[in-house]
Amino acid sequence: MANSRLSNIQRIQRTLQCVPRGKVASYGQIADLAGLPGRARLVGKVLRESPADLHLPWHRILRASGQLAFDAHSTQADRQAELLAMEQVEVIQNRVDLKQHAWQPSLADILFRLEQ
DNA sequence: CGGCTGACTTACC
DNA sequence: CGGTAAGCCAGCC
Repeated sequence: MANSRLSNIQRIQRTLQCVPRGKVASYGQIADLAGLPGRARLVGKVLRESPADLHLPWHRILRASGQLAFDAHSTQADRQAELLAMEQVEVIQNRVDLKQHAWQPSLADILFRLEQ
């Protein structure tokens, strides 16, 4: 495979960069797409520890239910809602409507983007 | 090597 | 829909 030598952390970072503006994905979905099924928690760790200059779209990552991963009204949740609002994604009651904004990439889309 | 921790998830009630 | 419990697995003692 073309990306076989990437570390798990790099795979996750690259997958995160594939999430387009105005769309959201869950931690588990990112893990799956990165070829690391079952490692949703690792995605959270990567988002928490990655340097800011990688410009990862952390605000587009939510729990599988559509809930933000932070407590409602926390500084982080407010910031996340603000960033999402700028992309026309509305957060209501600390949650995003997945039916409306879930990122559903085609396999071809993912393969293409990961080759970049 | 064993124990604990999480920006998680699913199943169940 | 909310609340709990158990499963999950890499990373860090």
